[in-house]
Amino acid sequence: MPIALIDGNNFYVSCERVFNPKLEGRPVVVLSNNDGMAVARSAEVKELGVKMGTPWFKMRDLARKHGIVALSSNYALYADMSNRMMAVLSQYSPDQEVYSIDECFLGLEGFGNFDLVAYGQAMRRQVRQWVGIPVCVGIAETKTLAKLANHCAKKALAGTNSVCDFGRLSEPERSRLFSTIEVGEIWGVGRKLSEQLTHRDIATVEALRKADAKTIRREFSVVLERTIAELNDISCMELEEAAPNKQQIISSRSFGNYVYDIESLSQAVASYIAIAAEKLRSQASLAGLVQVYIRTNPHKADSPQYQPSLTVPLSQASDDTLLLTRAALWGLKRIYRPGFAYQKAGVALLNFSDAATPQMDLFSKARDNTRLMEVMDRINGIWGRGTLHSAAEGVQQGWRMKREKVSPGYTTHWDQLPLVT
DNA sequence: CTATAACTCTCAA
DNA sequence: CTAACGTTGAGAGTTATAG
Repeated sequence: MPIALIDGNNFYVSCERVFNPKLEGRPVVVLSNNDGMAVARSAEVKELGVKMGTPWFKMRDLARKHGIVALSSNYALYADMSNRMMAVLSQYSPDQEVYSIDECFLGLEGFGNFDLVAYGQAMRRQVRQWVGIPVCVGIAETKTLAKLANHCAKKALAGTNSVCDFGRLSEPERSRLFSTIEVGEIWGVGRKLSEQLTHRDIATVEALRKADAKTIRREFSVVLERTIAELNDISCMELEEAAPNKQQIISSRSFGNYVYDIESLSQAVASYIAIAAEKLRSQASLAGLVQVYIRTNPHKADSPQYQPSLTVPLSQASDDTLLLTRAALWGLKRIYRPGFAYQKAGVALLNFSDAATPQMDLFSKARDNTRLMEVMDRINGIWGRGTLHSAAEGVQQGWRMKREKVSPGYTTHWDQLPLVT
């Protein structure tokens, strides 16, 4: 069965351009949380040689020289645009896996007699017209190959024009094309693996495709063995249409400025617990463990480093924000040491069980806050996260992250819509 | 010793 | 003027621990 992988071109930048057409044709980057580093670059910025993950302060001079526009990330906007894009694409197949904010797989079972390249072009046109986002389409027999075909479509390899169907390539054509692509481009082959494979003279997609799967399994892993199968048109990865419940929920953030006192850390930890616990309740799970960690800036090698973490077991699994907060703050108090410049804190909820069948604690004296949590979730659902929160989260919140260049909430706030005057 | 828990490493977007 | 470098999740493999 053919599989299509549709991926937005520098998605965050494209979202910003939909609402601010002046950005069209100009070099634009979108920065990570805290305005830290580049997480999306327009073609013009890539042209200037700016790599993914470049810290903003390191490209400042280049930005001034070439008039690069830098924007803080506006996830509310991107999530909204993503939903619209996915809705349009879902019309092209009954089988859709939303793989990430900017890409999805479509199962094309029974489409064998179609002109798939024309079908891909139709998707592109409609997403562009209805949502405003440019996308590329890769089509092949397996997910791994569809990802690779998408890469070829983006780079305009093998004479493709934003849509690439490997089904059209003869075996010699494939062989020739794959010989020109580095192994590192393959889905699942990251920095480490590329390096090791290249050392063993497996430097291209073609070389890995032809490598002996059993040997690779022995010397590397099952995962890479599966990748080889997928490169040879043998599908090992199902289309996962319904996202399974999470097995862990993490919430962490870097601070806008260094934090030294336990009061600020406590407020931050309480806030992160509130975010994580809300997600936990939305999937009807209970957490049995709460992990807290704090961290100094690892990039600042000359200042004292400290990155402790602690996992706190609960006597009874829970989804109660207040109870989880107490556990996390108890842990924080144990790992906190004064005199360090903390840059980041985080929490994780672990060891999940089903909220429908809780394992009760015979001696528990914890009060039941189920109704309170329901009310809190409803209020925050209507009026926005943080409308109703625990006192532990604090009020001043001087530790909050920086977002100095955010675009307006074009799709979520009436009062932020730019008016034509 | 075995089974499992806990932790570490790698990868992805 | 200086300092300024993301977040979330999964899975495999390894090590520690309990019974």
